[in-house]
Amino acid sequence: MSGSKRTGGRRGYHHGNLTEALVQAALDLIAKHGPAGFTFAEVTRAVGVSPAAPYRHYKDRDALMADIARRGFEAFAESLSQAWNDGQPDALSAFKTVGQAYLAFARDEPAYFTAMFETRLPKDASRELSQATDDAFAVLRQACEALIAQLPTGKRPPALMMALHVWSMAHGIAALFGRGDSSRRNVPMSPEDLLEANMLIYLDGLGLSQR
Amino acid sequence: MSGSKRTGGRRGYHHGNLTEALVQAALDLIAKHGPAGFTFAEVTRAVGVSPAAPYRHYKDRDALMADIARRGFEAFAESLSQAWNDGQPDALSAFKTVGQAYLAFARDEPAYFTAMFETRLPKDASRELSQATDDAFAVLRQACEALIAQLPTGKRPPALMMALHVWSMAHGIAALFGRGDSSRRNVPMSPEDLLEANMLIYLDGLGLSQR
DNA sequence: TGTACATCAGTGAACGCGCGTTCACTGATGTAC
DNA sequence: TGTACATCAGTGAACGCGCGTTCACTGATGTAC
Repeated sequence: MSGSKRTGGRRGYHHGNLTEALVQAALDLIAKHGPAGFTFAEVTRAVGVSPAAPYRHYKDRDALMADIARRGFEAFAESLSQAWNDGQPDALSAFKTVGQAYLAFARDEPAYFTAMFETRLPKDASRELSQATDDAFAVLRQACEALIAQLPTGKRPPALMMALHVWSMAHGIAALFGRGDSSRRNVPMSPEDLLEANMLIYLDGLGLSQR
Repeated sequence: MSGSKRTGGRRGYHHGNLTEALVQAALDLIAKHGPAGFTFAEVTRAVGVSPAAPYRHYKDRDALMADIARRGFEAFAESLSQAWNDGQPDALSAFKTVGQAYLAFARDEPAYFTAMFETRLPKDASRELSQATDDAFAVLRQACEALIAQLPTGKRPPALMMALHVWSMAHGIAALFGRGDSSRRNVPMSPEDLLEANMLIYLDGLGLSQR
């Protein structure tokens, strides 16, 4: 996963990094034609490899799809985690940065976003996929807990509920208005501004006034 | 569209209501296999008609898809509108009912929901489709305006922004936790409770305290 | 009411195509000694 | 350093299949007189 990338041009009989190449080609095709917009055969052609080659790496198309979703959630979790940055410089601004990171991911990686949220994978598709999903959610929950800690004991909402709310708000805006592809809906506000205002009103409602 | 339904069993040479039957069969298949989970040929088989038959009604698969999305948005708008019920008995409770209706639609009509929000249709797919989408959004906006009117003049948020927030919150919860199909994520709260709490906190933040 | 005719909606056979998958194979790479 | 061998990753030809689409057709329905 790290350091094994062979950035070479010419290839001989062996490709050297077929797995990565297949994933990349699939992502390109998803970005162009939507969630279901690629075939196994198309991907091999894009990579310039024989149609039988991918079977050394994936059982079938679904296995490739699940791997893509897993990679997406891992990148997503990593991205949110960096944005949170251990709550530095302070919980509230780190929290906002996490929201922006959510939107940035939807905009910059629409193919991953689609693969993660709009493909039906068997629930138990893979242990790693569930793990990666949980990791991403854990960042949101952690950020919520830090904010909750600023409230007086009697006025604290359940962290799980708040985290689900935050996830829904960010996800709703990202899904409806914040995609970096053709399925984006146009409204006269940036998704970033829309989300920031939404979060501020919500936090206000919780008593986390930032005046 | 209304009254022309021929609820008959046996059919002769002519089907009598092929358009409706094709739409229904496609919805069933979408519910089973996801957004892209049906083929034109499969639909004709489900309906029990020759593979050439649909061409009398739809140019191609995309045209059928767009028609389904249009019907979905029309049903959705209708459903939200009934829930709003002209703000009766009072704006706040009618507003909550609209939220529940949003979730109910996602749960009860996952196939429509998928067709409406997760298929890439050319932006200008059809005039009727855009119209139906706008109609659905108009209900949300109307409900927001009624609530805003209860606030003192100086503290009123822009209705458009509030409507977009409400849409996002309802949509985020519906998309992540509220689908009536296999793509639903499990959490220890009902989508309804989750949305109600979210809306209450948000309205509180706006100063619409309901104590 | 009866007949002739036009229109319409569905037929069924046919087609070319690309897909997923298999198979025995082969070139490249790594390793033991 | 050199050689023999095992393992691995990709080949390319082949297959059966279902799909989308076309076409001349035909049975049913509606209408004029």
